[in-house]
Amino acid sequence: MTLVTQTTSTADLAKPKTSAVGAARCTASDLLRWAGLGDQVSDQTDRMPYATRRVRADTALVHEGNPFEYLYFVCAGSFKCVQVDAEGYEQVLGFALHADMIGLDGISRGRHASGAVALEDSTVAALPFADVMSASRRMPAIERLIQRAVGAELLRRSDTQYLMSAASSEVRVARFLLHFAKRQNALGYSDRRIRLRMTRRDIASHLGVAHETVSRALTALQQVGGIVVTYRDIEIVDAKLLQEIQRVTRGTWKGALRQGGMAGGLPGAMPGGLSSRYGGAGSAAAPRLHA
Amino acid sequence: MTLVTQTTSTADLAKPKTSAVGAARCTASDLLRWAGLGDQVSDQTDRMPYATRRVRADTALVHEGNPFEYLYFVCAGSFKCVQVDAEGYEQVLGFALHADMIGLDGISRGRHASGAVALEDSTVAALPFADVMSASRRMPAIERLIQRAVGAELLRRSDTQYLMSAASSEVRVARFLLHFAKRQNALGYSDRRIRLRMTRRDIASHLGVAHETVSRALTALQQVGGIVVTYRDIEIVDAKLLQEIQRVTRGTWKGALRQGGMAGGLPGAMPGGLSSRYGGAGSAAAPRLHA
DNA sequence: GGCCGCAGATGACCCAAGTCAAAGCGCATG
DNA sequence: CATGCGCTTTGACTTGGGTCATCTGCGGCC
Repeated sequence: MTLVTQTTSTADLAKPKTSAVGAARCTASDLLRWAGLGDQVSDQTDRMPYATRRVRADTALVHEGNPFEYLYFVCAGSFKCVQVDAEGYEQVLGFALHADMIGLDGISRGRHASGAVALEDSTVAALPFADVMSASRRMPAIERLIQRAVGAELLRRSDTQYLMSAASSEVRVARFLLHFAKRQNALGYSDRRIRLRMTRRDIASHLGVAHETVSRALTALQQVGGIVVTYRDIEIVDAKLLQEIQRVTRGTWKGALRQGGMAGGLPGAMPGGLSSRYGGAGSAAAPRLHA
Repeated sequence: MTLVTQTTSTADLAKPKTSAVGAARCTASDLLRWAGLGDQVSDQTDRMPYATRRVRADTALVHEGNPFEYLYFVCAGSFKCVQVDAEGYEQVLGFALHADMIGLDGISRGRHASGAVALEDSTVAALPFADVMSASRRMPAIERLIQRAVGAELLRRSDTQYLMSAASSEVRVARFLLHFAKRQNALGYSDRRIRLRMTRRDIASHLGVAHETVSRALTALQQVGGIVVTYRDIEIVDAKLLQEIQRVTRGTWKGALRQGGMAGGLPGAMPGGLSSRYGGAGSAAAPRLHA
C-alpha cells in the first residue's frame, strides 16, 4: 500500500505536546512543529499568534451549517466530525486527532458542512481562514501546512470509504482499529495500545453498522486472539492476524482464512470464536474474481 | 465541437456551456469559465496556456500510486475514481464530471492515492501542480479556482459518506440518483434525465452494495413511480417521492412512508411495488419484489 | 452511600441483501 | 452479417447482521 512515510522530521513527531498547549495563544511555528513541519520554521513564521480555545468533552466546537470563518488545528484532545440528517440521526464522518485540521469542508460553501464535537477536554488553535490564506501567500511554510492539511483530510476521507467498503462487519472493525493505531503511531504513541475516546455507537455510525455489531465484532476479534478489549482500551496482540483479516474485502474473512490464502493459518484460536459455526462445510467457493 | 460524444441526448441535455474543448491547449480563463467563475477572468489570467489531453473510454488518466505532478481539469467527459485493494477488488470512490478536478488526493503523499479511468472519450486540461500553485499566489482568480476545487472535492467525499450511510439499498440508489441529477443540473443539464456513463457494477461499488442489488433497487424505484429506467438512461418522474425516500437513514423507507411520517402521502404509487410485503394495505396488485 | 442512567455485552429472531445461476440484449469486432 | 462477450435483469437460496430485549457494571449526582 505504498506508504511513503512522511519524510519530514520523524523526530519532531516523536514528541507530541512539547509546547505549552494550554496557553491562550500559539504561534504559527508551534503549528508547524505540531504538524511535523518543524524544519520549515523560520523567523518569518514565528511571530504570528493565534488564539487557542478550550473545548470541553461533549461540547461542539463547530456547528453544522454555521458560517465558515476559522480553521481549527487540534492542539490536544480529539473530536468526532458529524452530520445530522433530517430525522436527527447523527452520522459520524470521522475522527480528528491531535495535529488534525477541522473545518476544511466549509471552504466550498462558506458554511461548515459538518459539525465537530469534542470527545474529551480538548484544545484547538483558531485560525481565521482569510488570515491563513494571505499568510500562505507570503510564507511557503504556511502554504505547506495548508496543503498538508488538505491532503490529509482527503486521505482520511478515502480511508473512511475504504473502511465502509468492507463487506463484513468484523473486517470493518479490524480496519478501523489498524487505521486508528497507525494514526496514533504517527503521532508518536504506541501502535499496539489504543485508547478509544468515542462510544461504540460513534464507531458504529462511522463504520455503517449497528452498535451491537461493533460489540460483537470486538468480542469476535478478541476470541481469535487478535486483540484484547478492556472497555475502551484495546490492545492489539496479533497485528499480523488483523492485517490478514483486514485485507478481505468481500465475503467472510473466515472463509478466506481457511482456504490457505493466508499464511500460517490460525493457532489454537480457531475452534473457539467465529469460525466454528461454519464447520468445514463447502461454502468454500473461489473468492474474488468478478472482473 | 470535436467528436467528443457529449451531445448525445439532443434536446434534453440541451444547454451545456460550450467552448473549443478539443483544442490542444486552453487558457486559465477557459478553466475559470468552465468552472463557473467566468466573472473572475481578467487580462492577467488570460495568457496562461495549459496542455489538454484526450483520454479514450476505459483507459486510465491517472494510475494509483503514480507520482503526483498534474492536476487534471475535466473539460469534457467523465471519469470514475478508483482504488484497488490487495485482492484486486476495485473500489469506486466517486465520479468526476465536467468541470471537476482530478488528482487532488496526490497532494498529501506526492503520489496519487487513487486512479482515474475515463467512462467515455474525454478531454482534460493538465495543470502542472507547481505552476498552478505559483500562479495562484499571483492571481486571486486561480487561487479561487483551486479553493473551489478543493472544497468541491471535500464536499463530494462527504456526500459519498452520506450515500453509504443509508441503511437500505433502495435509499442509497435514490440518493445517488438525486445527487447525480443535482450535479448535472449544476452544469446546465436537465435534472430529470440522467445519462449514466458507468456500469451497474461501478455504481454498486460506489454505494457499497452488490451490483444485482442496484438493478433490483432501480426496478423497485421504477415500480413505485419514482423513475423510468431505460438501460443507462434514467428519467426522474417523481422527484418529490425520491426526496421522501432519500431522507430515510435507518430502517426501511417503506415503513417510514406508511407511518404518515411523510407529508401528504403518496398518490397512486403506494399499493404497488415495495410496500406490499409489509402487510398493511392491499398487497394485491403488487407484483415483484420477493413475495 | 444509594439511586439513576447510560455504555456495553449478549441472546433470540428474522429480514434485507449477498451469492449463485441463468436468461435476455447490445455493442463491438472481425 | 455473424459471433461473442459483457452488461443487465431476474430468480432462488442462504446468511450476516439489524432490531428488539435483557442484563451487567461503571460513573455521576444528590
